Amino acid sequence: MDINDINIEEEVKIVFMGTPAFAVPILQGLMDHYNVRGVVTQPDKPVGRNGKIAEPPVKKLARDHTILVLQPEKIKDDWQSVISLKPNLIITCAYGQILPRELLVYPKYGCINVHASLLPKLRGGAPIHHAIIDGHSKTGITIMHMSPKMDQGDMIAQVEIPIEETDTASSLHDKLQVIGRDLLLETLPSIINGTAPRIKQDESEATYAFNIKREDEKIDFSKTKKQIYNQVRGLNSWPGAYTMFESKIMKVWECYDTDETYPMLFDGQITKIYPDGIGVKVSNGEVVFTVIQPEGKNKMRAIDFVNGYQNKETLVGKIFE
RNA sequence: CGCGGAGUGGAGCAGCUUGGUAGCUCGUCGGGCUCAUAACCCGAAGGUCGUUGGUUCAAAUCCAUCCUCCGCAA
Repeated sequence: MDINDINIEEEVKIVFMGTPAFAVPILQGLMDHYNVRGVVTQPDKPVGRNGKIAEPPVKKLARDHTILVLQPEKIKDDWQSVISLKPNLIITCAYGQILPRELLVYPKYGCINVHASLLPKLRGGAPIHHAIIDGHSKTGITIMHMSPKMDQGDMIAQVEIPIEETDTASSLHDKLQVIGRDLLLETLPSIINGTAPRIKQDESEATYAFNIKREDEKIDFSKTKKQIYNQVRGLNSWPGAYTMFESKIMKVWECYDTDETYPMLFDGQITKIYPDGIGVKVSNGEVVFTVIQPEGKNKMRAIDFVNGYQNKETLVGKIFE
């Protein structure tokens, strides 16, 4: 037995703070190996059409394992309830609220955050979406100490992965949540025994990935075909890119770009009907929508939409806007 | 009671206002033409029109009910 195996540290008592599906495997990993004393997540919120109240994915997992769940409306005002659990380590992952200083300084082993980007790039709430939308070729996971400002704390560990040409926000999300879990579990021992590094972020390199706004979802056909392709896959499978067709919302779930050019057409104008989709003129060429979703309808292949369209021969020349 | 759209053969839709033997564009299967094809021609299979009631001589169509799906808003 190695001397390092002798546990001279006090028992690690973790409070986990996280909310969406991304945080679920990370909480699961922690529960598998550590004593998680409590989980803090966002309050249940009305979701869906009938104002149904939905609980965050993290809450469901915690409940299934009968772990105490706290859902303060504002952690800024209600941090005492977290302190009362006497955590000596707080782990956050996509919690959704900024932690007050009182919490940051409380745990003996610190407040550690799992962030889905290569900090200092893409600080903020939507790093996965923006990694693709902004056309990055790589992204990753950063384990870091928390600071009072969003995603600015010292870094402890980082793992980089390439963004494939076919990756979507969804596929990247799934890859990163597993990597995030593994990297956290790998890194925790060094955090607990005090050997973890603290690497300052280079502020001059910082970029931001703010939450997706409605306007970020609308396709601007004066952009390039690559930008539009990245936007479509970067918003798939949530919340989706959209355009307007005949005064109704048309979501675009999948598309590809071609080498065709149509200098005589307007941006957003339908160029031709392909066997697998609808060609649309953009600033520097053409993209072909292959999977779309008209307002009020289910997701469908673009070609099915064409087949169901009355007077389909009139489609070419119509405009998305 | 947040606003709205929709459920019709395997897919996407029309028909419903003005009830009366179910249609379109595809797909599938068979046959033909062709060097060939995602092209073209001929033919076939496949639907108790979301549920349950009601009105009627007669309901996909009118009324009521319930279920499901989806867009917006939060």
